[in-house]
Amino acid sequence: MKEQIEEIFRQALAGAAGAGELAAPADIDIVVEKPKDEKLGDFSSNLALVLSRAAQKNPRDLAGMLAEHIPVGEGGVESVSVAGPGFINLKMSRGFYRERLKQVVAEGERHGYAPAPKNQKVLLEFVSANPTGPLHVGHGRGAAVGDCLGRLLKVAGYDVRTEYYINDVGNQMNILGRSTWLRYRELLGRPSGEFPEDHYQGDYIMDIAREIEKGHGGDFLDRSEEEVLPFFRKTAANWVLGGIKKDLGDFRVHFDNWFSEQTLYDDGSVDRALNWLRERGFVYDKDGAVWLKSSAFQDDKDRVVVKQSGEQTYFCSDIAYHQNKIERGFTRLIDLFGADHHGYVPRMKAVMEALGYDRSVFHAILVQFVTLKRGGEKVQMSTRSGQFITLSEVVAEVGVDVARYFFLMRGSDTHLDFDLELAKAETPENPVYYIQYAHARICNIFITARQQSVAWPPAGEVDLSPLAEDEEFTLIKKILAFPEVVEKSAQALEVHRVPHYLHELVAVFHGYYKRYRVVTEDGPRTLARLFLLEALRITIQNGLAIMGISAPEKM
RNA sequence: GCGCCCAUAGCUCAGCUGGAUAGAGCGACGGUUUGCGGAACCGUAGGUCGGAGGUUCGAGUCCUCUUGGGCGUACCA
Repeated sequence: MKEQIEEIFRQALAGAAGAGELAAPADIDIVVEKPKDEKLGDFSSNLALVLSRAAQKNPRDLAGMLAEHIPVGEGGVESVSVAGPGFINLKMSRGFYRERLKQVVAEGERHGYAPAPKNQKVLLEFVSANPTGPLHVGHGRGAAVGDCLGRLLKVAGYDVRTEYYINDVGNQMNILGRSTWLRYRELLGRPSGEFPEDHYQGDYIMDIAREIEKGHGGDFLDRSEEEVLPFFRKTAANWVLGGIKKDLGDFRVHFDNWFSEQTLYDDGSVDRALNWLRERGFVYDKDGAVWLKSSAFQDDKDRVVVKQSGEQTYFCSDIAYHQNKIERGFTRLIDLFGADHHGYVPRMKAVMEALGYDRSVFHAILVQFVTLKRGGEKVQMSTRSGQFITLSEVVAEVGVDVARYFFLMRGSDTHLDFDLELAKAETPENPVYYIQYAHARICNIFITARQQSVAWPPAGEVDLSPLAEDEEFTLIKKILAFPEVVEKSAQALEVHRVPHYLHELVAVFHGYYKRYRVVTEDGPRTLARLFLLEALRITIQNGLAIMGISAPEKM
């Protein structure tokens, strides 16, 4: 739809230039938007304001001149006006909107999808939590935002793959293994002293130990720690990772790929990346360690990639990992980070440059913390003591739809208060139900229609001319705005725009529903209104699908 | 100290990459249904967009300074 409107303005510009009223302008981006006040028109362009300086003309005069070149009565244009400092406003005919509405229903599940695929292969990495314990609420937000962004980008025409990077290397894994080993010994009555404070305290460690005991009994008791640790590490990691996969699956988050950090060491990728950088002088030795010259690429300072101990840092394998992403053909890398990792962004951008790519290829999305509340009271959490609310607990309490909605409803770079009591409440305070209720309500109207023997869905073409109320056109316009919402939120990588849009959309509907009856004695009008509601229902369903939230027919 | 993020109605937040008179939900107050689900609808009150400059036709949005909060500033991941 937007393209059509832009074309109208482009023609006007060409017309004015052709008539010699204006120097033929250089390639210019035509910006079309909707006026704030519906009375001003349906579409508006600031074309004259933008051109006024170059044309050395007063923007209002310029606007008036351009407006002359817009053919009223053609292409759905009902009237043209100039307003304010020089906006050109278009009012479209009702026939134009009725036709557009038919298209929405014809598109069905594809309403909102980009008309053409974008030529971009995007790798979207998110969650990527260490497999050292269950996912907590903060991970849940990252999972919801990442998953939604993946769905959104696909709808917007990007070729997207989602990926979970498993940090299965490093000291944390050793501590996980050792924690399990110690619990195992406790379990069998052979504790080796106090359980260390810096080890994993959570109950799940004991569960893993119990699992091992069940399978192997006391087989490991009389063997040295060095000997058994690899087994405990691997078993614990697999157990934890299995739990993470299950929790994410239950949360409707499915990754296209699970990428193990270990494989980057196994196949020599890490060494290869390091050598490559060293040959180009971006890696050097100092103080017995190896450094990346990231300061040459706008990072605050150089970063250690190989410690004095000879051990590679996490950052080191991350270089190889991101190189690997590019080598797999991705042209755009999006990583979701917890807000506490924001300091990591400049060095990743530096890595991209050092590797010979444009720094803008890498894009980080920061996801701020979640404060869990219960009836206004903050729920205290502490990772160290193992006292934290897990994602699966939250999902079990409030349900997947609600949890996802709450995680998605705010811009990801603002702190989020997640109140469990509010989330559970089936009240107007709960926006999830507000939207889902609209969908259920529409479905119920369809049932009523069928009960009253209205042929629905209709066999042939529906005459939409009975649609005549202002509210009906407000609703149609809102429905037609959906593709643009998708496009813009994908472009801005801001998922919260989708729930906001749906809330607005559905608010228009609830008002309309209250005021007008759909199924009446007036057959043609009933059909036309049912048709309108079908377009609306499709839009709600598609919007909720982008969020991974169900569109119930009954509640 | 330096860097990043945030600051908009009593509360929680939008504000579409600089546009027209700054919006919504909740809370408060007052209303709405002999018909499709009241998990709904309508109305009222509520603002110097933290503050001060600047950029221009035009700033909540961009720049500088400043105040208050969050986070970071590892040879941890």
